[in-house]
Amino acid sequence: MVTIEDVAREAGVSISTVSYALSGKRAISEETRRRVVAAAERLGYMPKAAARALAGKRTHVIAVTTPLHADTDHSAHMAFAMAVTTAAREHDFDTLLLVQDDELEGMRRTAATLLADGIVVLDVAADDARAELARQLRCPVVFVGVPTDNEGLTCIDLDFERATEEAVEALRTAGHRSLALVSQGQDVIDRASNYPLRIERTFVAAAERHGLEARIVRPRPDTSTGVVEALLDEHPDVTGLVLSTRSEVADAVGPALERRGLRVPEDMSVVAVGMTPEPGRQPLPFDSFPLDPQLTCPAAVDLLVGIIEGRVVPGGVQLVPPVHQARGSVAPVRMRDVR
Amino acid sequence: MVTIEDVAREAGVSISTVSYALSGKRAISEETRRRVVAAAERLGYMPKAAARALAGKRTHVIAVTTPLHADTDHSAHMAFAMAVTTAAREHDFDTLLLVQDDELEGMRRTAATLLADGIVVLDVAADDARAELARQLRCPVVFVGVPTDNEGLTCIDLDFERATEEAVEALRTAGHRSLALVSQGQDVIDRASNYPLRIERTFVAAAERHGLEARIVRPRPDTSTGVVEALLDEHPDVTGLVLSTRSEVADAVGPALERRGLRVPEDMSVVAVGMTPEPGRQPLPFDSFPLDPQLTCPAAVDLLVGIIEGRVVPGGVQLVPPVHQARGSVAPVRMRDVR
DNA sequence: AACCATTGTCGAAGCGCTTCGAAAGTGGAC
DNA sequence: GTCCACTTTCGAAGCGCTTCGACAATGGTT
Repeated sequence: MVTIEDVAREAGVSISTVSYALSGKRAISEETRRRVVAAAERLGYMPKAAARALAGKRTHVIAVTTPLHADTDHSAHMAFAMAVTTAAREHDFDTLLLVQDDELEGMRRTAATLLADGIVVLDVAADDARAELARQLRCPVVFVGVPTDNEGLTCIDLDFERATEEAVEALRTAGHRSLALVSQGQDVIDRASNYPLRIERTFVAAAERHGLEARIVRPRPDTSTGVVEALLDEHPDVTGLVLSTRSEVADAVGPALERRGLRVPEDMSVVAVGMTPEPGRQPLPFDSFPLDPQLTCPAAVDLLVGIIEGRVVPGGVQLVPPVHQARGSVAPVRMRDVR
Repeated sequence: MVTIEDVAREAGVSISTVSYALSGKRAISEETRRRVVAAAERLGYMPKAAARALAGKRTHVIAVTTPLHADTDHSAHMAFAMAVTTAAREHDFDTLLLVQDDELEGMRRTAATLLADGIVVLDVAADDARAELARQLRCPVVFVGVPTDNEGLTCIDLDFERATEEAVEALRTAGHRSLALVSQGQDVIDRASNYPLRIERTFVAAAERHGLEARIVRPRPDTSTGVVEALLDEHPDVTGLVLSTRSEVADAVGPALERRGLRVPEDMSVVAVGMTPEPGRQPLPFDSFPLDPQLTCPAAVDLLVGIIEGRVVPGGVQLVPPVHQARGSVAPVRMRDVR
């Protein structure tokens, strides 16, 4: 195991010179620096994480907590965790994974043992217990998502309100007057991330503001296709669909429409809002304002690292503007046979 | 920040006594131990990870590497990573997440900087570059999956051969004579985990051994339902289906059968092999020999921790016997109208 | 009474690195 | 030649913990 001392000897300089040459924290003559770097490479030197952390008071590790409910989709979780991990590497940080019942205790342990320099909180619920904990911990924490009580927290999230408004606006502009939002199941609304509720509220408000008809349906946890069928049965006049739901339900929309001879976009315009694309699956064939991990996670990590390094003042909610992905699923409304 | 020294002072003993009392590595009188524990609790003491690692030469962290191909299902990855993380916690280890292009460099870095005490390798490909790397690293590594060249490696995996044989046997016993395996797409076969190929080979061999007719279909990457339709068109005599495929394709099997009036299990018996259940989604309504992370990951972590602690000798491939989950999708063959 | 083994505790030496203060060297201004 | 400011390098003090060897106290043997 090659240590800094070996490098110092090899380069014919002192230990501290090696440290400064490699970290660049003090001026070292160009020639010496080169000798040190060469020696380090020759020996394959890499500073031991533990020693570096102990002396430097920085572990270069961030923790990620993501509670994995039985009824949430792991695919999205992984996409977020991955995005954070990848972003962290850009800053030369590694990522510790905190999951399940370990969320709270894990955060506490991580902070107390100085295992990590900071924590990224994923899959934030409206009344997330981690919010209160984060306030107590003397450890930088960034939330990807916005808990209801976010006083004193640092949060970053997609601007769901704006995404929803733009979705409604797109449909309205195309002449649609009767819209429906396919939302999440009651269980998710109750417990999980609070954005589905934010979307619902914004949807209703935006529709009302423009004098549009708007209804909301929530699929039951166990059914997927049923909800769309039921909606179309009950309200055959709907010509614009906003989707903010589980991917299974979204997947079922196309077939359900097809089954009753409705084409997209000729007979039905569809826009998805806040849905996370799933790598490895077909992307939804609909216009979308996706909740892409790439939108929030790298920014969250930047923030966290900034706080860790003292460059950034913690606190505040930051909303990322939505990105519109056109897929040709919105078209001007036109008459159609209602059956 | 409370240190061991604070605890020592509070308990009125020396630093080393605190260390021994808390670790139990040397005999400490019951009374002293109690005093130390009380003091530690009173102060909320937790040993700093870095100091512990530096002095103790053990970080209590394991790394998990899982390459995330664009075309693989993240859900399964997350399930495995989670299973490892949870199992690691049982041993008082935390988990570092290594992903993407960082797989190899990450492993190297982790080993060289002693960031982690060991590494769990997930989603193992047949010719996995991490195999060679693992042999070079002076760091305990356990593979969940079996690379073709596994010389000198420690591997653990589901016994796919046996699972496949049992699946075929179940169908054969029920009188089925014409079977089909719905396998993975060519791309997955080529590149990803090698088990789909192992399943295909075993399927053919087992069928041959019993004089059964056997065919294999591989869905194209972009189509899901098509493959089953095509199969049934071409071979209407098939009465037993073995599924070892993407979940989308598996999901499409039921509807496809339904569409041609075939009921499970009356008209078609179905068994899934090596498919990972996805939390949050409906489980497949078929008899199954699942590739459950719970089958392999906890065992892999046990192994790894054993190696780290010197209790276990590394090396060898360990196959976990499959577990049969009955869901009533296998029934005796019977005549049916072929259309 | 002298001896030994056992038990419980302590002191101190590191683990490998960062960082502070100081020393040594250099060159220009006076 | 002296002084100062600057650059470059070094030595040493920790960071908070584990662990080894030593020491003191105890009690049983001879």
